[in-house]
Amino acid sequence: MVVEKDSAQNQTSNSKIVPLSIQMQTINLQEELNEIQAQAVQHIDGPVMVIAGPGSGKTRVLTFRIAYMIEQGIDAFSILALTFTNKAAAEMRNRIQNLIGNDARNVWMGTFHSVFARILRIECQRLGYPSNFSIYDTTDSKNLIKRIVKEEGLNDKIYKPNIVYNRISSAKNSLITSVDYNQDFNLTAEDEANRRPKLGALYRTYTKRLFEAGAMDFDDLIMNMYLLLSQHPDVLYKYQHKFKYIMVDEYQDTNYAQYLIIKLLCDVFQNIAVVGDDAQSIYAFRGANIQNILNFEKDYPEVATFKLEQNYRSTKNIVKIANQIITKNKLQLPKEIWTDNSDGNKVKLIRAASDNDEGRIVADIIQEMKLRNHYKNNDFAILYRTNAQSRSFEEALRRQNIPYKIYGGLSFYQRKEIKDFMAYLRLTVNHNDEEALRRVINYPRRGIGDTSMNKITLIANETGRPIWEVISNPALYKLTARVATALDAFATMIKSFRSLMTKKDAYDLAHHIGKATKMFKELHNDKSVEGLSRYENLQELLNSINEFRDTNSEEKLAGEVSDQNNLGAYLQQVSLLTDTGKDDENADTIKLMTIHSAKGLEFKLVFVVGLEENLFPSMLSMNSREDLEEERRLFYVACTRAEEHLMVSYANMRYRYGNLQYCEPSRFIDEISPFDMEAYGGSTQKTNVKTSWESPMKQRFNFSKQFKPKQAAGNLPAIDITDFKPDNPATLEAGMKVVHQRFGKGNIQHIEGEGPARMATIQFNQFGQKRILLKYAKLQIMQG
DNA sequence: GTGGGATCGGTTTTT
DNA sequence: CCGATCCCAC
Repeated sequence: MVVEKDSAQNQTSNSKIVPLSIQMQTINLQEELNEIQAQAVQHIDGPVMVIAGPGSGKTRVLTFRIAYMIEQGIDAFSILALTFTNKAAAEMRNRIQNLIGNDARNVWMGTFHSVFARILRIECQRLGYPSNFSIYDTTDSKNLIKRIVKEEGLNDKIYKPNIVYNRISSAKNSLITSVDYNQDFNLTAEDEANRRPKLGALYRTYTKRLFEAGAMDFDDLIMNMYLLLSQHPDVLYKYQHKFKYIMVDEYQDTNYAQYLIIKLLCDVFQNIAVVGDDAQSIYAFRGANIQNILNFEKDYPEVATFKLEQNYRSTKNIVKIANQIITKNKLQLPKEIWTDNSDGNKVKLIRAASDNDEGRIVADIIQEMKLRNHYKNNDFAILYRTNAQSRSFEEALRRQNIPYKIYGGLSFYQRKEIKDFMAYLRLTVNHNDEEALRRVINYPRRGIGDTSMNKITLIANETGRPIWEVISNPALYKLTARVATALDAFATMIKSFRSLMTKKDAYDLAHHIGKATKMFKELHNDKSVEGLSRYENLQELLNSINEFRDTNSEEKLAGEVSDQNNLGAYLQQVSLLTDTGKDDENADTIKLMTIHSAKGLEFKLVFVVGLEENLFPSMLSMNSREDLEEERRLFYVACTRAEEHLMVSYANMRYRYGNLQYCEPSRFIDEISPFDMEAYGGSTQKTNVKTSWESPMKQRFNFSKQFKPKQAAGNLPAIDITDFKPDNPATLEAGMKVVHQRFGKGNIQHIEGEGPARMATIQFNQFGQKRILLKYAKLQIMQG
């Protein structure tokens, strides 16, 4: 057993006598931080929890804390700082570097996934994985699931890849391995009840296939890290003693597996500092467990808790609105966010007739604000619930020649040409990477189509050999001469790339691969607009590989290949990136993004758009009170991004799959006191809404009709989902007279279904009979 | 094995 | 509306 040499070994864990680092500058904490922040920074030993409201200087505390620790002589190598996004990690590293210089480089800092991947590369042989394991992204995983479902002859309408993937993912997040899963009576019974009895078997096959391909999916990086630590005491010992100080950002977003790993790692020294805000927990859908932060004090009774409640970001009006929303939630740690900033402007409510109208109004307001307040484009952000909503804003901004940048959506690394090229790189490093292999074996065309691949898969399954084996030895199997030659050429080519790995660095090899596979040529020959942009994207990727090579090559070894700048190193770094990371900080653009990706950012003026029932809150995540509360936290996060102006908007009509649909203003609008809001922009005049109709003869008729936007902020409260618990069926019954926000007075005729799925058939005086899903309904019972 | 036309289905957030 | 998939003709 090799325990890594620990340079801080001579120190006891709380000795701060001998500073190891040269003090570049002395940090004056009193000058830089408020009292509570300074306390949190200086409390280094033992468990610490910092509850940090929005705009309260959370990142500031974290960075100063690390800088302070290093100045106190703690070895940077023994500090582990975990974040959730690459952006947060990069920003923190930057800021610490500014504070203390190059010592910052030695802190282990990164996302959970990237830090664990780095450790797994070193240790994963213990689990039987090769150290050059591939990382499957969501698309790869879903493709694999789709293929397994097909191979097993199951109905792909029942076993939809999304459902299967999510089920497996949440199992992994709860540290349930495929073996555990199949032995767990509750889970299998649940699957039986959902008419998906084969899920356990699918999970087993999926795990097996990943293992054979030498690949891990995102969740495996976490689960395998846990398995590694819990099954190998020597490895656990090594990292427990390596990471004497552990810090976790956005702790409210940790899932069960991450929680346990942290618990294991900090078990010896108990120097664990978590920073977060339960009110900003918005990742339950990927397993985040808000209880982790709510229960932190129970897990670590000696914890020192600091609450950062002063907001330095937003005006009083914005803080007030945010508080109004979040206090509707029952599940939270008690705290009160306040600010010393000025009152600022009232929150504006924008009413639009349609989504296009919404886009137009927002663009108009941006123009106006730029002129009136001398705002720059960088000061604006448009935040929405779903990526699909960006369209109308893009169109409107483009029409007005306002530069904008969209974050998220189809990320750079998701594009077909990039995925194809990356597949070649992955296949070069790991020949067993099945997803990569299937992606490129017939691209560019080399005469190995589906028929041949099906045959090869069959052979592989029958002989029990990996697909790569079959492909690289086609002569051994019954294949036509033509296919055998093509396969042989392909395998030889990939092998030649592999042998070049020690001779060429990442960029040179990638360039060689692009040429040898004829991918460059293929894309270059496509002269269409999309083809051109595909070619440019590939060039962009190569540029970034070039950049990687340059930053990771040691100067004296220029031109040499090392473990730092070869293809394997590049892939390791890049497979966990979801965006180019190359956002031009200098470019003056309006930012468009989902609320989820806006966490941690701030803008002078924020538009929170698309506030319509079933869209925000989303109808797909409204099955319990907890779900509604998470949507509410999402709205809270959105509002607290704003510094000076906050504008919320909704449209009464929205295009969905090409059809114009009616939308109700969101209940969140009703949750803001009307006195704290003022109508703004867009006016309430009639607007033309374009629509179209396709005749049975496939003729399309476009016409526009006039539409007057409906006023929001009705007085009817949305019915709380808690009322629909099966054990509390009262509240609404057939025979009752009710008032509906939109349809007016009516009689409930009958109610069907249970829980949140309850539907009421109501006869309305003006609008006739309607069926209404009660969990969304804004209804009031009429007395008498 | 390839390419074009018809048909069907899906509606969320991310490492 | 958009992408995946199926079917059919070459």
